[in-house]
Amino acid sequence: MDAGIRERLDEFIRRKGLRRTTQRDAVISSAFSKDEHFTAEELYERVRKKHPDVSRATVYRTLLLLVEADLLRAIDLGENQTTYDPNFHDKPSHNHLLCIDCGRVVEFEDAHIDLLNDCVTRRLGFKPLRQTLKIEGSCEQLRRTGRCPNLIAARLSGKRLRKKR
Amino acid sequence: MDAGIRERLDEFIRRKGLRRTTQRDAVISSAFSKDEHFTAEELYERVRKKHPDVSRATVYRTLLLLVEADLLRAIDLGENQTTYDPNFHDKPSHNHLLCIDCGRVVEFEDAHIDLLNDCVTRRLGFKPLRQTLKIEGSCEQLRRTGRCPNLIAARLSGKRLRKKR
DNA sequence: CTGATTGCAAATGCTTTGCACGCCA
DNA sequence: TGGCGTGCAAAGCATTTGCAATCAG
Repeated sequence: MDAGIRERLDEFIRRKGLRRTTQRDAVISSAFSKDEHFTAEELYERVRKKHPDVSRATVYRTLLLLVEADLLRAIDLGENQTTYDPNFHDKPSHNHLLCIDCGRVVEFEDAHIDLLNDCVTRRLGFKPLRQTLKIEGSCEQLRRTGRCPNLIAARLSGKRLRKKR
Repeated sequence: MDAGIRERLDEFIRRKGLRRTTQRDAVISSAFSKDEHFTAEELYERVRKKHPDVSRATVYRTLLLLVEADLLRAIDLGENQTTYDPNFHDKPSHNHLLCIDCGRVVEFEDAHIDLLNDCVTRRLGFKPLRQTLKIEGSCEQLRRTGRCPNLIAARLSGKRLRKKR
Protein backbone atom coordinates (compact mmCIF):
# COMPACT_ATOMS: atom_id res chain seq x y z
CA MET A 1 0.00 0.00 0.00
CA ASP A 2 1.22 3.35 -1.16
CA ALA A 3 2.54 5.80 1.44
CA GLY A 4 0.31 8.61 0.27
CA ILE A 5 -2.70 6.47 0.97
CA ARG A 6 -1.54 5.56 4.45
CA GLU A 7 -0.98 9.22 5.14
CA ARG A 8 -4.36 10.33 3.96
CA LEU A 9 -5.92 7.51 5.90
CA ASP A 10 -4.18 8.49 9.12
CA GLU A 11 -5.27 12.05 8.70
CA PHE A 12 -8.85 10.87 8.13
CA ILE A 13 -8.80 8.63 11.18
CA ARG A 14 -7.45 11.40 13.33
CA ARG A 15 -9.87 13.99 12.08
CA LYS A 16 -12.90 11.77 12.62
CA GLY A 17 -11.77 10.37 15.93
CA LEU A 18 -11.83 6.83 14.59
CA ARG A 19 -9.88 3.85 15.86
CA ARG A 20 -7.45 1.53 14.26
CA THR A 21 -8.46 -2.08 14.57
CA THR A 22 -7.12 -5.36 13.29
CA GLN A 23 -10.18 -5.92 11.12
CA ARG A 24 -10.14 -2.44 9.68
CA ASP A 25 -6.46 -2.75 8.80
CA ALA A 26 -7.06 -6.12 7.19
CA VAL A 27 -9.80 -4.78 4.97
CA ILE A 28 -7.80 -1.73 4.01
CA SER A 29 -4.65 -3.58 3.12
CA SER A 30 -6.62 -6.05 1.02
CA ALA A 31 -8.39 -3.23 -0.75
CA PHE A 32 -5.12 -1.69 -1.85
CA SER A 33 -3.17 -4.88 -2.42
CA LYS A 34 -3.85 -4.80 -6.16
CA ASP A 35 -4.91 -2.06 -8.50
CA GLU A 36 -7.89 -4.03 -9.71
CA HIS A 37 -11.48 -2.98 -9.28
CA PHE A 38 -13.53 -5.10 -6.93
CA THR A 39 -17.00 -5.50 -5.49
CA ALA A 40 -17.77 -5.68 -1.78
CA GLU A 41 -18.23 -9.41 -2.04
CA GLU A 42 -14.94 -9.91 -3.86
CA LEU A 43 -13.10 -7.90 -1.28
CA TYR A 44 -14.81 -9.86 1.48
CA GLU A 45 -13.48 -13.09 0.01
CA ARG A 46 -10.04 -11.65 -0.47
CA VAL A 47 -9.91 -10.48 3.13
CA ARG A 48 -11.18 -13.81 4.46
CA LYS A 49 -8.24 -15.66 2.93
CA LYS A 50 -5.92 -14.04 5.43
CA HIS A 51 -8.35 -13.06 8.15
CA PRO A 52 -11.25 -15.54 8.32
CA ASP A 53 -12.67 -13.72 11.30
CA VAL A 54 -13.56 -10.48 9.54
CA SER A 55 -17.27 -10.18 8.97
CA ARG A 56 -19.09 -9.05 5.91
CA ALA A 57 -20.58 -6.16 7.86
CA THR A 58 -17.15 -4.83 8.69
CA VAL A 59 -16.12 -5.00 5.07
CA TYR A 60 -19.15 -2.97 4.06
CA ARG A 61 -18.64 -0.50 6.87
CA THR A 62 -14.98 -0.03 6.06
CA LEU A 63 -15.75 0.46 2.38
CA LEU A 64 -18.09 3.27 3.32
CA LEU A 65 -15.32 4.90 5.31
CA LEU A 66 -12.79 4.60 2.54
CA VAL A 67 -15.16 6.16 0.07
CA GLU A 68 -15.85 8.97 2.46
CA ALA A 69 -12.13 9.52 2.90
CA ASP A 70 -11.89 9.60 -0.89
CA LEU A 71 -9.33 6.80 -0.88
CA LEU A 72 -11.65 4.56 -2.81
CA ARG A 73 -14.16 5.54 -5.42
CA ALA A 74 -17.49 3.83 -5.90
CA ILE A 75 -18.20 3.44 -9.58
CA ASP A 76 -21.07 2.02 -11.56
CA LEU A 77 -20.00 -0.50 -14.15
CA GLY A 78 -23.51 -1.50 -15.05
CA GLU A 79 -23.81 -4.60 -12.93
CA ASN A 80 -26.17 -4.45 -10.01
CA GLN A 81 -23.52 -3.97 -7.44
CA THR A 82 -21.16 -1.18 -6.63
CA THR A 83 -17.64 -1.54 -7.92
CA TYR A 84 -14.79 0.04 -6.03
CA ASP A 85 -11.79 1.57 -7.72
CA PRO A 86 -8.56 1.89 -5.72
CA ASN A 87 -6.69 3.86 -8.36
CA PHE A 88 -8.01 7.34 -7.92
CA HIS A 89 -5.29 8.29 -5.55
CA ASP A 90 -2.63 7.77 -8.20
CA LYS A 91 -4.69 8.86 -11.15
CA PRO A 92 -7.23 11.34 -9.78
CA SER A 93 -9.00 11.96 -13.03
CA HIS A 94 -9.00 8.77 -14.97
CA ASN A 95 -12.08 7.34 -16.61
CA HIS A 96 -13.41 3.98 -17.74
CA LEU A 97 -14.04 2.30 -21.02
CA LEU A 98 -16.12 -0.87 -21.00
CA CYS A 99 -15.91 -3.39 -23.78
CA ILE A 100 -19.36 -4.74 -24.51
CA ASP A 101 -17.82 -7.82 -26.12
CA CYS A 102 -15.73 -9.15 -23.27
CA GLY A 103 -16.57 -6.91 -20.36
CA ARG A 104 -13.04 -5.70 -20.02
CA VAL A 105 -12.64 -2.39 -18.24
CA VAL A 106 -9.90 -0.10 -19.47
CA GLU A 107 -8.82 2.89 -17.46
CA PHE A 108 -7.64 5.88 -19.39
CA GLU A 109 -6.66 9.47 -18.88
CA ASP A 110 -7.01 12.34 -21.27
CA ALA A 111 -5.91 15.86 -20.60
CA HIS A 112 -8.67 17.39 -22.70
CA ILE A 113 -11.44 15.89 -20.63
CA ASP A 114 -10.76 17.94 -17.55
CA LEU A 115 -10.65 21.09 -19.56
CA LEU A 116 -13.89 20.26 -21.25
CA ASN A 117 -15.65 19.48 -17.99
CA ASP A 118 -14.44 22.70 -16.58
CA CYS A 119 -15.80 24.73 -19.45
CA VAL A 120 -19.14 23.01 -19.55
CA THR A 121 -19.65 23.18 -15.83
CA ARG A 122 -18.76 26.84 -15.42
CA ARG A 123 -20.89 27.75 -18.39
CA LEU A 124 -23.84 26.29 -16.48
CA GLY A 125 -23.01 28.14 -13.31
CA PHE A 126 -21.45 25.38 -11.28
CA LYS A 127 -18.06 24.59 -9.93
CA PRO A 128 -16.86 21.15 -11.05
CA LEU A 129 -16.04 18.76 -8.25
CA ARG A 130 -15.86 15.36 -9.79
CA GLN A 131 -16.73 13.79 -13.06
CA THR A 132 -17.40 10.29 -14.24
CA LEU A 133 -17.09 9.40 -17.86
CA LYS A 134 -17.99 5.90 -18.86
CA ILE A 135 -17.62 4.90 -22.46
CA GLU A 136 -18.99 1.66 -23.80
CA GLY A 137 -17.48 0.37 -26.97
CA SER A 138 -16.97 -2.73 -29.01
CA CYS A 139 -13.65 -4.33 -29.77
CA GLU A 140 -12.27 -3.33 -33.15
CA GLN A 141 -9.91 -6.26 -33.32
CA LEU A 142 -12.76 -8.67 -32.75
CA ARG A 143 -14.75 -7.05 -35.53
CA ARG A 144 -11.90 -7.12 -38.00
CA THR A 145 -10.28 -10.46 -37.23
CA GLY A 146 -13.10 -12.26 -35.47
CA ARG A 147 -10.86 -12.82 -32.49
CA CYS A 148 -10.09 -10.80 -29.43
CA PRO A 149 -7.57 -11.98 -26.88
CA ASN A 150 -9.57 -10.52 -24.02
CA LEU A 151 -12.73 -12.20 -25.08
CA ILE A 152 -10.97 -15.54 -25.15
CA ALA A 153 -9.35 -14.91 -21.80
CA ALA A 154 -12.67 -13.87 -20.34
CA ARG A 155 -14.31 -17.07 -21.57
CA LEU A 156 -11.56 -19.24 -20.21
CA SER A 157 -11.66 -17.60 -16.82
CA GLY A 158 -15.39 -18.14 -16.68
CA LYS A 159 -15.84 -14.46 -16.01
CA ARG A 160 -19.38 -13.49 -16.67
CA LEU A 161 -19.47 -11.40 -19.79
CA ARG A 162 -21.81 -8.47 -19.59
CA LYS A 163 -25.36 -8.35 -18.49
CA LYS A 164 -28.03 -6.16 -19.94
CA ARG A 165 -28.66 -2.53 -19.25
CA MET B 1 -45.80 11.42 -26.89
CA ASP B 2 -43.65 12.26 -29.83
CA ALA B 3 -44.36 10.59 -33.18
CA GLY B 4 -40.80 9.38 -33.57
CA ILE B 5 -41.10 7.47 -30.36
CA ARG B 6 -44.38 5.84 -31.34
CA GLU B 7 -42.82 4.83 -34.61
CA ARG B 8 -39.75 3.30 -33.08
CA LEU B 9 -41.93 1.54 -30.56
CA ASP B 10 -44.18 0.02 -33.21
CA GLU B 11 -41.17 -1.20 -35.10
CA PHE B 12 -39.80 -2.75 -31.91
CA ILE B 13 -43.09 -4.45 -31.09
CA ARG B 14 -43.38 -5.85 -34.58
CA ARG B 15 -39.83 -7.07 -34.71
CA LYS B 16 -40.03 -8.84 -31.38
CA GLY B 17 -43.49 -10.27 -31.88
CA LEU B 18 -44.82 -8.47 -28.85
CA ARG B 19 -48.38 -7.46 -28.12
CA ARG B 20 -50.01 -4.18 -27.40
CA THR B 21 -51.92 -4.19 -24.17
CA THR B 22 -53.82 -1.60 -22.20
CA GLN B 23 -51.33 -1.80 -19.35
CA ARG B 24 -48.33 -1.50 -21.59
CA ASP B 25 -49.78 1.51 -23.34
CA ALA B 26 -50.58 3.13 -20.01
CA VAL B 27 -47.05 2.73 -18.76
CA ILE B 28 -45.55 3.98 -21.98
CA SER B 29 -47.68 7.06 -22.26
CA SER B 30 -46.96 7.95 -18.66
CA ALA B 31 -43.25 7.47 -19.21
CA PHE B 32 -43.22 9.99 -22.03
CA SER B 33 -45.80 12.38 -20.68
CA LYS B 34 -43.13 14.69 -19.30
CA ASP B 35 -39.47 15.11 -20.06
CA GLU B 36 -38.49 14.60 -16.45
CA HIS B 37 -36.36 11.77 -15.19
CA PHE B 38 -38.12 9.22 -13.02
CA THR B 39 -37.56 6.07 -11.02
CA ALA B 40 -39.57 2.90 -11.43
CA GLU B 41 -41.51 3.68 -8.31
CA GLU B 42 -42.29 7.22 -9.41
CA LEU B 43 -43.52 5.99 -12.74
CA TYR B 44 -45.61 3.34 -11.00
CA GLU B 45 -47.34 6.03 -8.98
CA ARG B 46 -47.84 8.23 -11.98
CA VAL B 47 -49.39 5.37 -13.92
CA ARG B 48 -51.65 4.36 -11.04
CA LYS B 49 -53.28 7.78 -11.00
CA LYS B 50 -54.94 7.02 -14.30
CA HIS B 51 -54.83 3.24 -14.31
CA PRO B 52 -55.05 1.89 -10.77
CA ASP B 53 -55.07 -1.63 -12.09
CA VAL B 54 -51.54 -1.68 -13.48
CA SER B 55 -49.19 -3.68 -11.30
CA ARG B 56 -45.72 -2.82 -10.21
CA ALA B 57 -44.39 -5.88 -12.02
CA THR B 58 -45.77 -4.65 -15.31
CA VAL B 59 -44.16 -1.28 -14.82
CA TYR B 60 -40.79 -2.92 -14.24
CA ARG B 61 -41.23 -5.27 -17.18
CA THR B 62 -42.23 -2.47 -19.50
CA LEU B 63 -39.30 -0.36 -18.42
CA LEU B 64 -36.98 -3.19 -19.37
CA LEU B 65 -38.54 -3.30 -22.80
CA LEU B 66 -38.27 0.42 -23.33
CA VAL B 67 -34.62 0.40 -22.38
CA GLU B 68 -34.01 -2.48 -24.74
CA ALA B 69 -35.77 -0.60 -27.51
CA ASP B 70 -33.53 2.35 -26.67
CA LEU B 71 -36.49 4.59 -26.10
CA LEU B 72 -35.57 5.10 -22.51
CA ARG B 73 -32.14 5.22 -21.01
CA ALA B 74 -31.27 3.85 -17.60
CA ILE B 75 -28.93 6.22 -15.86
CA ASP B 76 -27.21 6.21 -12.51
CA LEU B 77 -27.69 9.39 -10.56
CA GLY B 78 -26.07 8.05 -7.45
CA GLU B 79 -29.15 7.00 -5.54
CA ASN B 80 -29.68 3.34 -5.03
CA GLN B 81 -32.27 3.03 -7.69
CA THR B 82 -32.18 3.27 -11.42
CA THR B 83 -33.31 6.54 -12.92
CA TYR B 84 -34.88 6.57 -16.35
CA ASP B 85 -34.34 9.35 -18.82
CA PRO B 86 -36.93 9.83 -21.57
CA ASN B 87 -35.01 12.51 -23.44
CA PHE B 88 -32.47 10.51 -25.36
CA HIS B 89 -34.68 10.26 -28.39
CA ASP B 90 -34.64 14.01 -28.88
CA LYS B 91 -31.14 14.63 -27.59
CA PRO B 92 -29.21 11.43 -28.28
CA SER B 93 -25.96 12.55 -26.77
CA HIS B 94 -26.75 14.76 -23.86
CA ASN B 95 -25.14 14.38 -20.47
CA HIS B 96 -25.91 15.19 -16.86
CA LEU B 97 -24.64 17.59 -14.30
CA LEU B 98 -25.65 17.02 -10.68
CA CYS B 99 -25.61 19.79 -8.15
CA ILE B 100 -24.35 18.47 -4.86
CA ASP B 101 -26.00 21.34 -3.04
CA CYS B 102 -29.58 20.87 -4.11
CA GLY B 103 -29.56 17.66 -6.09
CA ARG B 104 -30.72 19.36 -9.24
CA VAL B 105 -29.95 17.52 -12.45
CA VAL B 106 -29.09 19.63 -15.46
CA GLU B 107 -28.99 18.11 -18.90
CA PHE B 108 -26.49 19.58 -21.29
CA GLU B 109 -25.05 18.97 -24.71
CA ASP B 110 -21.61 19.84 -25.93
CA ALA B 111 -20.34 19.17 -29.40
CA HIS B 112 -16.77 18.61 -28.27
CA ILE B 113 -17.62 15.69 -26.05
CA ASP B 114 -18.57 13.34 -28.84
CA LEU B 115 -15.41 14.15 -30.68
CA LEU B 116 -13.32 13.59 -27.62
CA ASN B 117 -14.93 10.25 -26.86
CA ASP B 118 -14.38 9.19 -30.38
CA CYS B 119 -10.68 9.98 -30.27
CA VAL B 120 -10.06 8.38 -26.93
CA THR B 121 -11.97 5.26 -27.76
CA ARG B 122 -10.38 4.64 -31.13
CA ARG B 123 -6.98 5.29 -29.67
CA LEU B 124 -7.60 2.40 -27.32
CA GLY B 125 -8.76 0.09 -30.08
CA PHE B 126 -12.49 0.23 -29.56
CA LYS B 127 -15.46 1.55 -31.43
CA PRO B 128 -17.53 3.93 -29.31
CA LEU B 129 -21.13 2.90 -28.83
CA ARG B 130 -22.42 4.97 -26.00
CA GLN B 131 -21.03 7.24 -23.39
CA THR B 132 -22.18 8.56 -20.08
CA LEU B 133 -20.67 11.64 -18.60
CA LYS B 134 -21.82 12.66 -15.19
CA ILE B 135 -20.40 15.79 -13.66
CA GLU B 136 -20.95 16.67 -10.04
CA GLY B 137 -20.55 20.27 -9.09
CA SER B 138 -21.49 22.83 -6.54
CA CYS B 139 -23.63 25.86 -7.14
CA GLU B 140 -21.60 29.01 -7.75
CA GLN B 141 -24.46 31.30 -6.97
CA LEU B 142 -24.93 29.63 -3.61
CA ARG B 143 -21.27 30.04 -2.82
CA ARG B 144 -21.17 33.70 -3.78
CA THR B 145 -24.50 34.93 -2.51
CA GLY B 146 -25.33 32.28 0.04
CA ARG B 147 -28.61 31.62 -1.73
CA CYS B 148 -29.58 29.35 -4.56
CA PRO B 149 -33.10 29.37 -5.93
CA ASN B 150 -32.97 25.65 -6.60
CA LEU B 151 -31.84 24.79 -3.14
CA ILE B 152 -34.71 26.75 -1.67
CA ALA B 153 -37.17 25.17 -4.05
CA ALA B 154 -35.83 21.74 -3.22
CA ARG B 155 -36.24 22.35 0.47
CA LEU B 156 -39.77 23.60 0.04
CA SER B 157 -40.79 20.65 -2.04
CA GLY B 158 -39.38 18.32 0.57
CA LYS B 159 -37.26 16.69 -2.07
CA ARG B 160 -34.52 14.75 -0.42
CA LEU B 161 -31.25 16.48 -1.10
CA ARG B 162 -28.44 14.13 -1.93
CA LYS B 163 -27.38 11.00 -0.24
CA LYS B 164 -23.85 9.82 0.16
CA ARG B 165 -21.71 7.92 -2.27
C1' DC C 1 -56.68 -21.29 -30.22
C1' DT C 2 -52.03 -20.34 -28.55
C1' DG C 3 -48.61 -18.06 -26.84
C1' DA C 4 -47.81 -13.46 -24.85
C1' DT C 5 -48.98 -10.77 -20.73
C1' DT C 6 -50.59 -9.79 -16.25
C1' DG C 7 -51.11 -9.57 -11.06
C1' DC C 8 -49.83 -11.38 -6.96
C1' DA C 9 -46.87 -12.75 -3.73
C1' DA C 10 -42.75 -14.90 -2.89
C1' DA C 11 -38.04 -14.89 -3.91
C1' DT C 12 -33.54 -12.54 -4.84
C1' DG C 13 -29.45 -10.25 -3.96
C1' DC C 14 -26.93 -6.43 -2.39
C1' DT C 15 -26.48 -3.60 1.47
C1' DT C 16 -27.64 -1.76 6.00
C1' DT C 17 -28.79 -2.15 10.93
C1' DG C 18 -30.05 -3.40 15.87
C1' DC C 19 -28.03 -5.36 19.55
C1' DA C 20 -25.02 -7.27 22.93
C1' DC C 21 -20.30 -8.02 23.57
C1' DG C 22 -15.38 -6.81 23.11
C1' DC C 23 -11.59 -3.90 22.67
C1' DC C 24 -8.82 0.58 21.60
C1' DA C 25 -7.34 4.87 23.45
C1' DT D 1 -13.65 3.58 31.67
C1' DG D 2 -16.17 5.40 27.68
C1' DG D 3 -17.44 4.65 23.49
C1' DC D 4 -16.11 3.11 19.12
C1' DG D 5 -16.00 -1.19 16.50
C1' DT D 6 -17.41 -5.97 15.64
C1' DG D 7 -20.09 -10.19 14.46
C1' DC D 8 -24.36 -12.10 13.77
C1' DA D 9 -28.64 -12.41 12.11
C1' DA D 10 -32.48 -9.92 10.86
C1' DA D 11 -34.23 -6.22 8.27
C1' DG D 12 -34.49 -3.20 4.15
C1' DC D 13 -35.14 -2.12 -0.54
C1' DA D 14 -35.24 -2.22 -5.34
C1' DT D 15 -36.01 -5.48 -8.61
C1' DT D 16 -37.11 -10.06 -10.53
C1' DT D 17 -39.69 -14.27 -10.99
C1' DG D 18 -42.93 -18.50 -10.67
C1' DC D 19 -47.44 -19.46 -11.51
C1' DA D 20 -52.15 -19.63 -12.72
C1' DA D 21 -55.44 -16.83 -14.90
C1' DT D 22 -56.39 -13.71 -18.81
C1' DC D 23 -56.08 -11.61 -23.11
C1' DA D 24 -54.41 -10.21 -27.85
C1' DG D 25 -54.03 -11.50 -32.54
